[in-house]
Amino acid sequence: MTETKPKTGGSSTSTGSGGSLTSLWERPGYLVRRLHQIHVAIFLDECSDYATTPVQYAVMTALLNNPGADQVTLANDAGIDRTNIADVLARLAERGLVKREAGKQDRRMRVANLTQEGDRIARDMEHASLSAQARLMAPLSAEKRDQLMSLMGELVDANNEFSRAPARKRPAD
Amino acid sequence: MTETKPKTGGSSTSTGSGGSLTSLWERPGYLVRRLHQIHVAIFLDECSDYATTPVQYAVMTALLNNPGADQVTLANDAGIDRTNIADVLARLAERGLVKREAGKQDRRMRVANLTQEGDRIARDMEHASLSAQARLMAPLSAEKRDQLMSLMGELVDANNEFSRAPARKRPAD
DNA sequence: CAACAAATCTCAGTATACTGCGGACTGCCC
DNA sequence: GGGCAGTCCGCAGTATACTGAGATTTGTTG
Repeated sequence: MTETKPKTGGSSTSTGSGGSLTSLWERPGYLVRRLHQIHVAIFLDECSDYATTPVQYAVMTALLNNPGADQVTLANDAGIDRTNIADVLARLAERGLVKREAGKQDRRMRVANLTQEGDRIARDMEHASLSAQARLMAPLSAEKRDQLMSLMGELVDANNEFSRAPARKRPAD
Repeated sequence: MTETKPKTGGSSTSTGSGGSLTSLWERPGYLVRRLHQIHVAIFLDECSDYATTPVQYAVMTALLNNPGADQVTLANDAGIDRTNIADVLARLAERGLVKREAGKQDRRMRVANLTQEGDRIARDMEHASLSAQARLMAPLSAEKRDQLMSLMGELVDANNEFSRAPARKRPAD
C-alpha cells in the first residue's frame, strides 16, 4: 500500500477500499490554491490599516500608472475579469478612493481616476505590500525566490490565454 | 531582490505622471493569483463533462481516502475553510454525490460519505484531473516542473498556519 | 447535579471570479 | 441616412473564501 505515486491510470479500479489516488500535495492545482489563500491572508494582515484587498491594491496601482483608463483596459492591466473590475471599482468608489465618469469621446466607456485620498493610500500601501511579499517568500533563500518567480512567470505567460482575464502580456523588459 | 527596481516611493509624489511602482509581474502575489485563475479555468475545461470544480474534486478525493469524516477533518484534509466546506458538501449532496448524517457517537458532528454515484464520478475524474495538471505544467520542462512543485510545496508547508484553513501538514514522505 | 469550557456546526454578511444575457453606444458599409 | 457588427458596460446567478456571531452538544470541574 505504500503508494508508488499512482501516475497515470493508477489501475485503482477497485470500488470499495479507498485507493489513495494522488496525494493533494502532488497536485500543482492544490499547491497553487493554497499558496493563493496564504498570500491573501498575509496581505490582508499586513494591510489591515487600509482595509484593502490584494485585488483592490492591484487596481489602484494600475490606476496610478494609467489614470483615466476605461474598465476593459484596467481589467487587462490587472489581470481581472471584466465583470469583476466593475464590482471592485464600485467598492473603491463607495469608499471615496476612486471617481468614475462617462468617457468624453466614447460614451460607452466609464473612465476611472484615483481621488486625492485614493492616490495617497495607494502610495502609502507600497510598504505594506512589500512586507506581505517578503513574508510570503521568507521561507525561501534568495536564489530559490528568484527561481520561483521565474517559473511562475513563465507559466502565467505561456498559459495566459486560458483564463478569462488574459492580462496584458509581460512587458518585454 | 537585487535589481534596483523602483523601490519605495520613486519620488513620484506628483499626482499625475504615474510613477510605475513595482510591475505586477514582479509581485509574487500577482503571479500566484493569475496562476490560480488559469488552473481553475483549465480544470473546469478538462472536467466539463462532470461539471465539478477543483475544490469539489478535492473534497471528493478526501472522502475517498477518509469515508465518514466530519467536516472539520475534511476541511483540514482538503485545505478548505470550515464554513466553506459546509457549502461545498451541501452542493455535492444536492447533486446526489454525497450523503450527510449526524454523527452516531458525537452528535455535534455531521459525517459525510460518497454515494455510489459520487464514488464512481470521483474515480472517473482522475483522468481529467491529470490532464488538467499536464496542461497547466506543459510549458515547463520536466526538471522545471519538479523544481516548481518543490518550491511551492516548501512555501505552503512553511506558511501553512497563516491561512484560516491550515490544512493537514504534508505527509512526511 | 450544575456550571463552564471546548468542539462542531450553522447563519448572515462581504469580496473575488466567472458565465450568460441584454442594453447602449460607435464606426463602418451599403 | 440607416442598418449592423463590434465594443463597453450592467445585471442576475453561481462558486469559492473569509469574518463574526450564535446554537447545540460534549466533557470536565466544582
